[in-house]
Amino acid sequence: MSEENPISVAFEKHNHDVCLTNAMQTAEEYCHKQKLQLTPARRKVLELLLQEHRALGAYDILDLLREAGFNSQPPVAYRALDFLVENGFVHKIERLNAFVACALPGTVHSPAFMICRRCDMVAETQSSSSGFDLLANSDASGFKIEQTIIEAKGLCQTCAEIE
Amino acid sequence: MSEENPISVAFEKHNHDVCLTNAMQTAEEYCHKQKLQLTPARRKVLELLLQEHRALGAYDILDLLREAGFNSQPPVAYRALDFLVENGFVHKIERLNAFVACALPGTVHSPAFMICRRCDMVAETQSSSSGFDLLANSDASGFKIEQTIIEAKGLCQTCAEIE
DNA sequence: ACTCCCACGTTATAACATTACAAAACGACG
DNA sequence: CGTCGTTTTGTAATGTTATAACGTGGGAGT
Repeated sequence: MSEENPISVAFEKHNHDVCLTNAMQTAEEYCHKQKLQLTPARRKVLELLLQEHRALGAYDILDLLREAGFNSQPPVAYRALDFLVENGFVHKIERLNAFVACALPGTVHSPAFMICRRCDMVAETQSSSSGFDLLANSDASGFKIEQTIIEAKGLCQTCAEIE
Repeated sequence: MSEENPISVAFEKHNHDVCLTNAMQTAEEYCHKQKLQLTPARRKVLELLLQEHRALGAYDILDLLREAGFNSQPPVAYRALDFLVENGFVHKIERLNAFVACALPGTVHSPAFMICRRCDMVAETQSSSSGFDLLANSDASGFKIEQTIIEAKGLCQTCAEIE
């Protein structure tokens, strides 16, 4: 998205290496079970995203892939991202046209995101009952919901203190 | 968004002329009160969007403006859309990178959308309690929500019957 | 070995959006 | 009525995000 590196602290402190290792392992296992191929490019993209709690644009990822010696055409990044999104390892943040690693990989869930407008940090939470509200509405008009995205824009605590 | 014209029926039947006239009048009055200028281009874009219950891409709108004798550079459409979105007459559907006329202009509200993936129809509802759920979450982590978008993708009744 | 499927390589282009700067229109107020 | 500041528009150029299309190669099953 941008060249400058915004403040990159997670909303809540945690051991990032563990976080990354766990997520990668979950992905490995899931792919193995489902006979999906976690190819080098796909793996690398997931790693890159796991290293941040920020959303990265496809072209940011593409740059990072290039630095890592991968091929550099847009479809390379988009194909990997499509795979990761389809299989629930990564979510797309529509507001930002950017991508973020899933905080709860391997589980069926309906995520909601809080996006800091200042530092681009993205926190994932469960939307829980939010979905049900909409579902109720949908029944009335006969609309069949297949997927819901919920994205809240605002200021994370750190940035709120700075402003 | 596309050249071909998808099925264009609203989720619920209603008198579209009345719907359009009312909305335009509301916009007029609101702008007058707020000393905002509802200039020809802005007015035309709002009219175009009100004629559909579908989301239109900025370049679709641009084409329609051109047909109506307006100037044709992208900023013309984007400026009008920015104005209309800022003042709550139009919402942006992030999933589609497209715009739809507000169903409840002039009222402060936090909308949720149901988007038919087959015909691109967009129905606006109130998100009501959905927002509060997120708000609760947000308090815990200190995140201050400023705006929330909720977009559900699925099939409208008409399209569900066809498939 | 054949073939089918999946992933990848590569070129090109489509679709969406903004920057930048100049000119014109509008309104407030002396 | 001027003229100053603000808002809106004209216009060219460019930036950013995403996909189409078509060909190549590699592994699994028969």
